[in-house]
Amino acid sequence: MGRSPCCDKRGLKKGPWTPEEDELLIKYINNNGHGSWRSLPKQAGLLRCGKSCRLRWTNYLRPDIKRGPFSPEEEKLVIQLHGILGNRWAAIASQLPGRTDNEIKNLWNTHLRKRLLCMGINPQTHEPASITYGPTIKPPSSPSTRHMAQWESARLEAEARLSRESFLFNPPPLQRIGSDYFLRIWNSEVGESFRKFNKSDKTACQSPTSQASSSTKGGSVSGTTMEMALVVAGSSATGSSLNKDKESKIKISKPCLDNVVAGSDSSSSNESEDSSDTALQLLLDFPSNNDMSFLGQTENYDLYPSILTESSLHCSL
DNA sequence: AAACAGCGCAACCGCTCCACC
DNA sequence: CGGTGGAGCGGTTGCGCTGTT
Repeated sequence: MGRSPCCDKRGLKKGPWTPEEDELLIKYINNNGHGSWRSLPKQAGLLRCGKSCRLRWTNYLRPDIKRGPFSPEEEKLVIQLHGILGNRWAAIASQLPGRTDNEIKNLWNTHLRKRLLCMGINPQTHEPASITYGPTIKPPSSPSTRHMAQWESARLEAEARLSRESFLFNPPPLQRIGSDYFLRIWNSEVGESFRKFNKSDKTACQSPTSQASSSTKGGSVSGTTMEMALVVAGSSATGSSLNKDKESKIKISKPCLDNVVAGSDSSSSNESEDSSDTALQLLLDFPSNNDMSFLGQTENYDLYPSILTESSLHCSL
């Protein structure tokens, strides 16, 4: 657009960082903190734009970065979180202390995505690739990929939400829950009403991505848009400064949630409002960093139980 | 040994969000 | 309340390294 670049790029260096530049940046941040990224390069004596400095620091130079290969547990967690959060790399990264969004993004694009594909799982939907798409859900190769991605994102969030609500209100029996748990909910009456509502009132209930840009002012539970803040506690557990002042937010349009909670009975809107508010309050109690039990990965919910086993490794590229 | 292909990773780019005025 | 600018995020690219032919 007409927007000027983040900085005056004339005379600024691009490309790989030299050890000397790294040293300058580390020294400056250790002494002064990063403060304003925009003014940092000048003050630190670097011929870089602030954006580049921020990226270099957060992705490479930060002292709390854990380098080296991902452990199987980390990979598994990334896959599970991706199934819930989609391509929200920063949100996923916040659950893996010491890992950066860039690192996770690279891991996904170079390893995990291929592995899932190889196993016949659609990496976008986390559903079996052979699934037949209904009239409203087109295969990823559709021309309207971008739009569908938003839909998928909304659907995944709905699945996560429905799942958590279900767990909260109706704790599952101890027996193992099938890996198609979300899919079954999505195909159930509740999911159906959610889809119907989306179809009939796309302006009132857009995908979180598009909704976010138009109605973030409300913010509170009683507003038209609710923000479910996943209070990322990754830093608090480790002492990291990465997320101390940051929250990853998933924005959910209230009509959507109401509809999901109330089912297709729109006449009980008042009731649904109450119940949705209750649900929201419960949803707001998002688990802290190391408590990923909401995924049930160990007992109840193991999305890809065999994904990291020996037998599946031969599939990895 | 050279050419080529594939992979992994660091960095850039463009967009959105959000705070501030 | 709208405009502006800084920060952050996700998608994409470019390049070096490694394996294969």
